[in-house]
Amino acid sequence: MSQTTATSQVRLTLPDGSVREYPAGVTGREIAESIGPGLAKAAVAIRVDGTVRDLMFPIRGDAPIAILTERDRESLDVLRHSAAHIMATAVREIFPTAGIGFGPSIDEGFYYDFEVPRPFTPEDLEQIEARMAEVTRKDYPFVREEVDRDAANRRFADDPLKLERISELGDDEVISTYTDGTFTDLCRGPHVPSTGRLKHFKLLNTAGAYWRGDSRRQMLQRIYGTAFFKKDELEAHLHRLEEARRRDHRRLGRELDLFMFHPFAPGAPFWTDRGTTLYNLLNAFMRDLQRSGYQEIKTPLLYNKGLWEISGHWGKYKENMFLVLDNETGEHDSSLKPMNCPSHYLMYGANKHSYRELPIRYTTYDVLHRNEVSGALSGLTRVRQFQQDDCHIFLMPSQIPDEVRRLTQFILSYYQVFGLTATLKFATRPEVRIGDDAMWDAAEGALRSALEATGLPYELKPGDGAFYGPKIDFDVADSIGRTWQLGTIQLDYNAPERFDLKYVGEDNHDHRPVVIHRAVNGSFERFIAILIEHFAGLFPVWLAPEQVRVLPISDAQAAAAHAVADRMRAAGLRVAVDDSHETLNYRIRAGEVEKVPYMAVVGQREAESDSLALRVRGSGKKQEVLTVDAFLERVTGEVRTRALVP
RNA sequence: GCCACUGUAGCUCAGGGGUAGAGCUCUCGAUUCGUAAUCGAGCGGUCGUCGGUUCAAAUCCGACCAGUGGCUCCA
Repeated sequence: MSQTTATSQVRLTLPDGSVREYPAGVTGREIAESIGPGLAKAAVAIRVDGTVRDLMFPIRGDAPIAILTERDRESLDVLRHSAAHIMATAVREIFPTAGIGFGPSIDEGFYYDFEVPRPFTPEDLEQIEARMAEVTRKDYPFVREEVDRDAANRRFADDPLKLERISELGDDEVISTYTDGTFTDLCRGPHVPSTGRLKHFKLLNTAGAYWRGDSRRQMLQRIYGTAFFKKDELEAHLHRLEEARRRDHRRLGRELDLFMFHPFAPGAPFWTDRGTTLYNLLNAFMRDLQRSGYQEIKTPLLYNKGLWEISGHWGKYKENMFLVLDNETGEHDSSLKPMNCPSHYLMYGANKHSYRELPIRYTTYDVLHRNEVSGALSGLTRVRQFQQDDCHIFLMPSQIPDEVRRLTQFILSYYQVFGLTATLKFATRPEVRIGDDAMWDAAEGALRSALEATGLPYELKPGDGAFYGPKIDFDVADSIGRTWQLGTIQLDYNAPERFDLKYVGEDNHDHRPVVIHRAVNGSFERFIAILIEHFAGLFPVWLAPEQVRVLPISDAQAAAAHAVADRMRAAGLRVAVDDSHETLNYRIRAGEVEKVPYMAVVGQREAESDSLALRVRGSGKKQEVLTVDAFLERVTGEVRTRALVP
């Protein structure tokens, strides 16, 4: 901020382009009040020259400004950061010796890390939440002070975490503190004007968290919470959390009898008949899409370490590999493969290739093993054994734009089949990288032009690429708005060097191909988890392990029901007959609970007219009677087109 | 891996220093039913594993195993 005298004026440009003059040092609150009492009341913070500040911040130079109200997303971050402070205020009142770590706002709320002698209990959380409500009732102002280093050190003398943070601040950085009521924190801000602005909040859970995220440092106790300006927004958020719990694939996987886990094989799913059906359907679909232009190959699961030394895994990835003892050497000098790429390079390298053959696309569904640390395992989303829909493409640099365009369209159209929408992330050269700038210019240029050819918006992530090349990541949003990173297209200039891969060019000389790593599902395991939660277990008929359940009304129609089921099977449908000695209501309920898409009820009337009474999953009493042939035509059509029904 | 929490019948869960409970599932019997749970009976558990304390442990303590939440979105 430029040096100004108290009497000088600042020229501030409002969002509508108008310019207003104020005395230097004017605050956001004063500006809002000068514009109107309504705005003064609604104001949460102010954006000055692109930076969000609180309403007490003195403005000492000309700048574009915008008063932020509850309608601005930045305001929510400010509110949540303040909520974190209010939580710390409550914690300090209840546990006066608690050390104070970091307390930022995050995408869906906020957290604060505390150093306390014992972890927080659920009862503590209730007490803290109640105390927070008191703090908001008292409506303490958030008071900002700027202090020098010595004053800061004195002020936080009893809090080693804060002292460590102060010591890291550069000499040119302003050290500020914020006080609300009984609590003062080292903080950059900004904050809402007073604690009373926080009205709708909820503490959610506690967890251990390393100080500075470093597993060698002490474990702090983190409390997560969330906050909103409006009550209905908080309720909607809590409802979404509940909905996510309801859809949890671990729960649905058991209820729908798809897979299980056993302590003897942690992180490795057991697939039931139904789960295997689903798995195989997805695999068959992917095979179908890759029928032409791809070469499906299978490579060994177990390799001598020599391969991993060439690939670099032995140095950088050994901790994640399952090593295998060689009985002859007595050494753990081989490993189950954690990735397919090196074995694909061996296959490529085993033959001489002409430029006329390129691109060569190897695809593999082999089983991979990665020794994830025990604490990282979670249902199907983080496992130790899985299969990818892996593909490695060997091509000439000149072929990159076409190939990337093809792949991008392929991946997007694949997600569309499931009703998933993707956003693209373009990750460019990281600081630590191999290859010269010309190579990176070419690679990034090729990727970018391919991206723009799709006409889709994409997000730029500078510096987020792999060390061996830039990449496109596909973030997919499911039906309740959560995003998952699924597909990836990565250019790799390093592997061909390490494995000395070549092709013979038009000039009859050897050249280096480029490798593209491509995955669409990521892993089948994780993709199935996402599909289960996306569909809440209500799979479209083409994916449902059991597509139709035939219910005879009484024993008298059992034979007719089996005959109908046989015709359905002959038409390629997956069918079961429930002729158990239970009431029809009981069997209907069972079918609904098990989320079978179609139930075909066969009574006397239907048996005599070669028809069935169709009950569509989820539509209750609205049934329709149609002939068996009409049913087969309709449902086989839905399966063939992979329709998202019922 | 680290921290916290959890582990009781196939599932969901109650109980809690003195010989283990419910509902559903399952089995059997009766019922033969027109769109979300028919009635009755029965089977089913070394209370995650191992060790310790105690006259006595599912219950208290410890270790281990597994699961769950989390482990920088930087004052």
